[in-house]
Amino acid sequence: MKDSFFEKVYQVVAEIPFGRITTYGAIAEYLGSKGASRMVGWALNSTNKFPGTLPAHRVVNRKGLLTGKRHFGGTRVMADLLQSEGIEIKGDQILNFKEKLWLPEDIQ
DNA sequence: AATTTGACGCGGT
DNA sequence: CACCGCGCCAAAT
Repeated sequence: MKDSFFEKVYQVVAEIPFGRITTYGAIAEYLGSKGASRMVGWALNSTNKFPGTLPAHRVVNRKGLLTGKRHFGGTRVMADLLQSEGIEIKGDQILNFKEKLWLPEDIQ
């Protein structure tokens, strides 16, 4: 374990329950660096190098918008995955976002 | 060692 | 609705 920011992000993302989602900001805050949500997104960028390792599609921005879908090789992949998990999506917006939201502090 | 970058957040114009 | 600037901070170059 490197305990690096990335590692922590990986851990948190890996704990996101099926059918739930969380936000960059929530993760950043949980990691003790509130406001450093950019780091989270960046960390997830590295995540792309480990396909299938993390459910990065369950991480969206604070509005529930799939802002990172473009990093999934296609613009519909992310939404598709989420919908497969029972999450309704309209455009880039997750419906019932608030209800599906999961926070690191609620970790299993 | 310094600068750039980034899948964000938020208020302002 | 579009665009802008600021804050935030670690990793990559």
